[in-house]
Amino acid sequence: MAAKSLGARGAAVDALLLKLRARDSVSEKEERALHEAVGEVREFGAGRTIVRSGTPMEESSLQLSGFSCRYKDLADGQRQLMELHIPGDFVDLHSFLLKRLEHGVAALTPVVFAIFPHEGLKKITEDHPHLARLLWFSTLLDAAIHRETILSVGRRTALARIAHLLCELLVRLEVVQLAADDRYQLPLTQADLADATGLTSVHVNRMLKMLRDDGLLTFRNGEVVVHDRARLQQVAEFSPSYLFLDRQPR
Amino acid sequence: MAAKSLGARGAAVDALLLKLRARDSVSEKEERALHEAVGEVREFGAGRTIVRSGTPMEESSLQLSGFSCRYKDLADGQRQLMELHIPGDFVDLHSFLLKRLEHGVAALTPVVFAIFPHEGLKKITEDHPHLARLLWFSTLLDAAIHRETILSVGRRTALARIAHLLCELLVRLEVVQLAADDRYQLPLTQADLADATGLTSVHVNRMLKMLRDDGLLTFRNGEVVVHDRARLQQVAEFSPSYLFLDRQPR
DNA sequence: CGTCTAATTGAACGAGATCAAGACAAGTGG
DNA sequence: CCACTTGTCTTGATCTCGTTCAATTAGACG
Repeated sequence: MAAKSLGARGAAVDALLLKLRARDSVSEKEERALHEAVGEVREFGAGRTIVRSGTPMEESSLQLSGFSCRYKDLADGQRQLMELHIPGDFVDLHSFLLKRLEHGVAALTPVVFAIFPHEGLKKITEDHPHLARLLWFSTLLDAAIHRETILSVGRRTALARIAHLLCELLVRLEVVQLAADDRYQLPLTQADLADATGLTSVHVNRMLKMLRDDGLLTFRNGEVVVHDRARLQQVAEFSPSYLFLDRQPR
Repeated sequence: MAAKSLGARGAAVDALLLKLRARDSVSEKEERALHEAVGEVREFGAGRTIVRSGTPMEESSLQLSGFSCRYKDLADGQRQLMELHIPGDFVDLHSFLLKRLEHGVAALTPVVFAIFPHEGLKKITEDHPHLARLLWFSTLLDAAIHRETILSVGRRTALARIAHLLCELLVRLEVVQLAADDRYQLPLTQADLADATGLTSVHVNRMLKMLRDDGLLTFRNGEVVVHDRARLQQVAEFSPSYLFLDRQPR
């Protein structure tokens, strides 16, 4: 009931291409191979589960719009988000070789995905080694983002964690042209941010107030407006180097 | 000064093969291709830096013995380990496509590595797609371990974090035959464990005492002895499913 | 208008940090 | 052989950042 077919197949890989072309060149032949690997397009409502932990998988989902997340829950109900996903992200490409995921994927807002059957991805690893390396690269980017998250939840203060997350989203959204002029739509709740940062929603609220009162950023009505990017990055100890935004042969 | 050549090239890929064959079959042809991709063998003393963050890289290191880690530091000197590495781990395979690492790699004990020039790895992606997928898989395993670490530092209590880390190491070391009978050598300091779990060494000490007093495990003189594996896993909320220990075609 | 859900703020609490001191083992140099 | 490091482990006392509990406000929506 969550799935529905759309007529969006033509533009399906656009955001992915923006993401990949920020890191390397993608030939027209490779672009065509990607297009051919797309199966159907699916929509999910906010809050829906997209992938359930442990389920055997035979396809992967490229996010076209909205916000989703990887998450794990503890027995006492506490939730931790592993990664926030934006358009252009292959939210479960890891399952191509893992064959299942050890975490859930959920829609935080309404989302649309283009589905890639693993069969077609396997063919890419055989016929298009460079494109295959780019897909591999995108999973390595996930890992690099994971590592920065480990640093955040392990050692950064609550204030720096929030600031860092919002800095990261600004940069990642700029790459796929969903952020400009130091602002972007982020239709998440403070509880979502809490789950992403390992804090409580109460404390997230206080930290957002501090950032607001200090003139660094405003987060209201699902929009983030960064008022002082330099100072925000300083508070967060944010440097975009872990996002590997340099074009070079991979 | 940290590098030295050894005569260990013959057995260089043994631990890696144990690790891979726990997840899929590896043909003799693929085994040969791996052997051929090995360059020299290098040794590092305890505490040495193996990879410095940001340095352009043209080779990757397969760990043959000892313990190393990926780490990042904050400006105030706090350190967070992203992952502990054991024999059979490709500690910086991510640099094959990232071209540099955004974190450091350091030896926690004396370590030995087999060096794989990226040129040879690239050739594997072109001539041995299945073997390439296995190498890709091993980086996805790193990502899965990262995600479990995010859950640990984000939401688990101090006691559960320590318990979980020691559970994980037990299982990973069993795979490469460096643990048996619920015990293994772990020549790290309590400060190392603190950096790995996002705690202070003082608190690690207290948690280890609790685990000891509760009869769950002993960590002394660089050896971990698990006395009650079932109960330890329960305290940690540990399940090995995120280590993907099932053999199947990848 | 009532009924949600999300945001906000205050007050008390607690897990883990910080500060400090001592114990113990392994060198190391005289 | 012994004084003297040096690093690691251990334990106690105090402090603090973030949690927990609780109450209020503000919107959105039927």
